[in-house]
Amino acid sequence: MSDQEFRDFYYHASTTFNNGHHVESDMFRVSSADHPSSYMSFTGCLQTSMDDYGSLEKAFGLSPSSSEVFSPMIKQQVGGNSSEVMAITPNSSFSSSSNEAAGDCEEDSDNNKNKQPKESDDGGKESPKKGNKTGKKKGGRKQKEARFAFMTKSEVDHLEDGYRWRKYGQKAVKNSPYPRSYYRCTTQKCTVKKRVERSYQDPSTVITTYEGQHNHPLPTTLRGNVAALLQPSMFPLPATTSFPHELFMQMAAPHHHMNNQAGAENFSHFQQYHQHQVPDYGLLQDMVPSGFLKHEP
DNA sequence: CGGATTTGACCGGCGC
DNA sequence: GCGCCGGTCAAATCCG
Repeated sequence: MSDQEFRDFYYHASTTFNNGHHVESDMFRVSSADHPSSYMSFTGCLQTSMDDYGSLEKAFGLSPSSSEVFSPMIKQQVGGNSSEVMAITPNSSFSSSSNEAAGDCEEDSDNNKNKQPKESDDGGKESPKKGNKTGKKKGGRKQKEARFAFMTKSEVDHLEDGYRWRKYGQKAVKNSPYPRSYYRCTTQKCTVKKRVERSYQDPSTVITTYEGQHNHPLPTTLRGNVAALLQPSMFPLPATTSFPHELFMQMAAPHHHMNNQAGAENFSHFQQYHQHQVPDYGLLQDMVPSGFLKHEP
């Protein structure tokens, strides 16, 4: 991990939901400055954040008390000339040095899910699960989906974000009393997953990690207001979004070809929009953007 | 009854 | 090779 990062933007948002739940989110984008060609490993940082929040804090120069401050989201190249928001795509080979154990690419996991539960090669063993998930290709290096995490102060673990999710797993987290839940977007052919866990250091904080990009708009059936509040004219992003982290995901989307400035503009747009267009489900307040290219070693 | 959740087993990667 | 660990599967169960 680099010891020097740029946080080129940051914001804080607090939201009070109609049901009384209150959440606060702090997010910032971080990039490495001292390795222009080898980006700070987004994945590695996330991995760090998942494994060791102390390391995360160290990595991002956070004080131990600021665990609510967010983790990195968008890999950014800091080249000699101009900074550029790099898409974190499954095909980008930026994580050569990072831990890829946790990674799984969309087509891999989701197609594997369709592998026949009972196949010929069972060899007489009828253990219903055994040896059947071996469809994993060994040769191909697993590609990581774009990942993006954030921390939110909230009483509820699973925050409503406008999409529909199905829980497919839960695991105990090492060194934490709180489990980690695994969700998958229920929309067909959408491979987006997310993990939700509560920080053991600050139980009031929920860490949500998104992986992949939605290839569909918000489900219109879901709380109509969520989708309704996002209109292309107001929010010129390809897919609509309701939460800041969704915005970030979209900003990181490869097909946008966004540069830093574009990202900033969209972000400003987002802010302006949400300062005036309050979602039905909550009351966004106190979004505090900081200056760009703020250097915080 | 169908969809969502729970939960223990399984898998692959990684470190030793 | 073995054990650990994160992630996923899928049968069982729950629930509206």
